[in-house]
Amino acid sequence: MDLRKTLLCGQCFRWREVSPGVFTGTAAGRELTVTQAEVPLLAADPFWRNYFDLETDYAALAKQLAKLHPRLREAANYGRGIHILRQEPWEALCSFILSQNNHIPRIQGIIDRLCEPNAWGTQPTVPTLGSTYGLRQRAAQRPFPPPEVLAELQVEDLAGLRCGFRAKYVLDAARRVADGRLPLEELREAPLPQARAALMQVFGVGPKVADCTLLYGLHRMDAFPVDVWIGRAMERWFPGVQPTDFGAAAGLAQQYIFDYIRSSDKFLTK
DNA sequence: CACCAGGCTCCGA
DNA sequence: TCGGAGCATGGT
Repeated sequence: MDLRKTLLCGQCFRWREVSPGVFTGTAAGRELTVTQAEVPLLAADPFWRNYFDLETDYAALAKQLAKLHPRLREAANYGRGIHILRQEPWEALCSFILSQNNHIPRIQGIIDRLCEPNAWGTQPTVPTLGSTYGLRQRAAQRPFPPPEVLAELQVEDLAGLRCGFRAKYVLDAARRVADGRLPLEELREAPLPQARAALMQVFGVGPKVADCTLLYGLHRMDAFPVDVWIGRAMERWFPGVQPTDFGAAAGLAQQYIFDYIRSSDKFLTK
């Protein structure tokens, strides 16, 4: 696993490179500071081993994708080392709602403000962490606010976020998750089309945000967000390749392709 | 000053 | 079903 690529490729918004090679971030109420050299320590810790998806054979998935098209092989090579994190579903949904028509630095800023201590009465969720396996971790000082907390707020309360028109979307999502109309955990098992449709019930959630939530929040590796923003250009850039060809590696393909496109002088211009 | 950002809703063909 | 404007905000 390549720590920098994995944490900064745009699949999550709460990790920073605080100094060269040193990454600090938060997941599920835990805060961690880690370097590439310390990745083996992550494998010893049950929580982080799961979060970084260290038990999945990404090389095998990449090899499978590489066979589909030369350009995809190039993209997979470029993205080698990226793991799809197992983020919390609610945080992922909320994050990708905030990501729409927005760019990464500003998304990070909005999410920072959303998680500010005591902004909505949020508190560290893991008071003690027990064994740390030599890892520099502690309870998160700025945990992600749970849906139950946000569900009680009004759009005016979110004015400080400066997230614009997205505020009403976040609140609708929070209320639906909090009152059970949107049972996120159940979407792990649901057939992909149903899971997508369930997410798109939320005001402000379209196909792209829905698929990103499925992939990054529920680790549905069969979800394929790239289908949305490449759309019909699939045939143009990856002739002969159908979205169904990606199979269980669809999500990974999306991440590879996105990163590759972003790096390669935007060869997929509209 | 335009133009755009890991889109979506709404509206009018 | 499809296309295009508008959307809040901030960076370039």
